[in-house]
Amino acid sequence: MSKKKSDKTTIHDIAYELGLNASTVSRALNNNLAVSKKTRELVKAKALEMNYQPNFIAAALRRGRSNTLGVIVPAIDRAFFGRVIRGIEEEADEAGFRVIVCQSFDSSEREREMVDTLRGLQVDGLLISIAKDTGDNLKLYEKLISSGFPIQFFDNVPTSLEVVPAVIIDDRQGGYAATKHLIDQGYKRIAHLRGPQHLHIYRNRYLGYLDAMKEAGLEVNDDSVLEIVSHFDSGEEAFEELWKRSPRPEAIFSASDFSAVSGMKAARRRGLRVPEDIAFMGFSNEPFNELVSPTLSSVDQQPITMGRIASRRAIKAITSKEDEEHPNDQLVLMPEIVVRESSATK
Amino acid sequence: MSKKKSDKTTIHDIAYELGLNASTVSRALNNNLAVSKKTRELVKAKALEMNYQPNFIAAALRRGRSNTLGVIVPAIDRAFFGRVIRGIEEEADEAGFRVIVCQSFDSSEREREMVDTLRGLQVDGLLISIAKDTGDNLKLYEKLISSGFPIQFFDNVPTSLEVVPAVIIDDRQGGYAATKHLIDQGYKRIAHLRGPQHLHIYRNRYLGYLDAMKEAGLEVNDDSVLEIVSHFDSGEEAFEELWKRSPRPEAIFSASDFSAVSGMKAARRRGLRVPEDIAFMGFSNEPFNELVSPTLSSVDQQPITMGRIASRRAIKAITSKEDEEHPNDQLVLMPEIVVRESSATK
DNA sequence: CAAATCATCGCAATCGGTTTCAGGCGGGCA
DNA sequence: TGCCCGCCTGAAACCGATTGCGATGATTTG
Repeated sequence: MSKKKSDKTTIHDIAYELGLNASTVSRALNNNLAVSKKTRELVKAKALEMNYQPNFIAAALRRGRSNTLGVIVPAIDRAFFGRVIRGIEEEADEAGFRVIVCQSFDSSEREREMVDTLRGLQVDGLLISIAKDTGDNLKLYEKLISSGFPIQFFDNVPTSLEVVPAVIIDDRQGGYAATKHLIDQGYKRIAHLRGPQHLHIYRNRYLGYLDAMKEAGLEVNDDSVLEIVSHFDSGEEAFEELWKRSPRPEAIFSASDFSAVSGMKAARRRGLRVPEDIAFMGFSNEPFNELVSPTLSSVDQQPITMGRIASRRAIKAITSKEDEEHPNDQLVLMPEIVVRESSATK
Repeated sequence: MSKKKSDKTTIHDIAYELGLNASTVSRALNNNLAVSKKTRELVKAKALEMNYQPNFIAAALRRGRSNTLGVIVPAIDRAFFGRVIRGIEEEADEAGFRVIVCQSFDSSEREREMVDTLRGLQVDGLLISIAKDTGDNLKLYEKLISSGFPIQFFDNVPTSLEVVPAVIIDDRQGGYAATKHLIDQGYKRIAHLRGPQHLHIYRNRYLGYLDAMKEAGLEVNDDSVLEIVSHFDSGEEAFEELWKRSPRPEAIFSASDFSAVSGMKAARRRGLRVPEDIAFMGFSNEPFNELVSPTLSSVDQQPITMGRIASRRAIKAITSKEDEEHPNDQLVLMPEIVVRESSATK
């Protein structure tokens, strides 16, 4: 019979069934005290019976609030972002917010499209870790920020702009702590595999390395540092290159876990023992660090905390709106080193 | 001056500026041939000038189509799902569909909430890999399917139901191929670390193992098989347990890469050489398989292909609607083994 | 007993586009 | 000249929920 347009039931349908008006139904479902308790329960029961599903986008359209957060990350299959997103969702959940996640695939072009898409979807706020090549199309973000749109950057944030609301970790401190740890373990000739220096996260890790070396009065010369480009194989090549130099390093601090692991592989292929002959320290605390052997020491970036905080700040900006300007402050998290077999001498 | 309510510009605003009607503007922006070329260009220019951003949800509300796909996975920080999602997005992009991703965290309760949320957001279709403990609340899905709502399951799909539209891989074939590979390499005493048998994916991998062993006339007894529960450490314990038995295995096929890796670790701690003394084969082809040493052979589940196909099928179901029933067919992908150091004798 | 106060609920506008229907206008053709 | 037709645009309904305002009847107050 009614197999035809079973379609969705709306508040009008249930209003009709009950001889009420849609507005009353709406109020009842929202627990509005202006409608009698009896009616409220009646409506709710009927809604359940008719398998009513509220149409969020209709409500969002009317209210101008969707209770939704948009998130843009370079790629969700990177462990770090996966965990950040988990943090974001946890916090959003508690506040009754939904989360939509998009990937920029590290393309600023696509990143812009995603911003438009999400805004078109009427998200109430945006959480973004910008693409690696996003360097110039920041006008978009300037506009958004100055228009008062709630936006929070995290991890990789625009630096060429004035201060933007963001939560980041102190990469320099991370680089410092990692190097300091190696020094404390007794290593003196410590090499650094650094990432592309136009990305401030890698630059800061490098600076932290320099800080620690200088503080300990250890020498750093051109032979101590090597720049790597891609993630995977380059660690092996980098190790071979470093090994050719003299004096040979006793420890290697890599700005990436990936190259640290492949570096270790190259070292072991040469019959070296880790950490007795050479120690390794990575950065990011990837999950696989516990799977490789020896397990790899690293610097944890507190992704879940980062997500939670960014989320909380965005939600606060949304719900408090209209107050005086929200300060474009940056929150800086402190990374924590995680010591494992690859660098533990005792 | 106008710093007050800069708010969003709507088609009404741009219609007003041009002395036109909103309906004309709408048509122009949609490239409707019914409006003259001149007007179309005029409108588009003005829209650009006024920085117009279409309100997708308003359009979706009116059309009943949001051009959006909802995806629910247990956790996006699992490499496999990350890649599936990538496939889904690629395909959706090409068809002009958006994708929003939610996580069930392997809770069927939360999974249900996500379904409601996404439907409230008016997604046009749903792609789901069900939570591990989703076993009984399938009524929801039965309803959805029979109501004609486009839905596609992938990877972990409900089995207690009749046939549901899904794209899965042939785990049994995967288990078979993996075991066959070890046999072809010359190993005879092959043990299997199997996963929880109430999950059909693990059950099928086990059956595939049996198939290959039987086909080759190799013996399988209670000592050949061990069941593991959690991912990480259990591989080491499992290996030790297997090693106590006699005869000792020459090769181990694990239903999970995680336990394979930790199993290898335990083997090497005992001074065994891999694959000379004992070979290892995992399942899922996790990215870290290339990072560990020796690199781990595994079975690739074709996540990107799976995502693309599921996406394409969902979109097809959406756009073709109204036709005769869409068959609830299952598409079965063939896994591919990836041979690496841990099992390559030659 | 009349006036005022509540408690409940309906009416209608609204959010921003989309779409149906109708109509104005100019040109072609008989 | 008259009629038909096609091109282009406007008016208005509509999608589903929210909400300000007003109406109703009941209850309380003076």
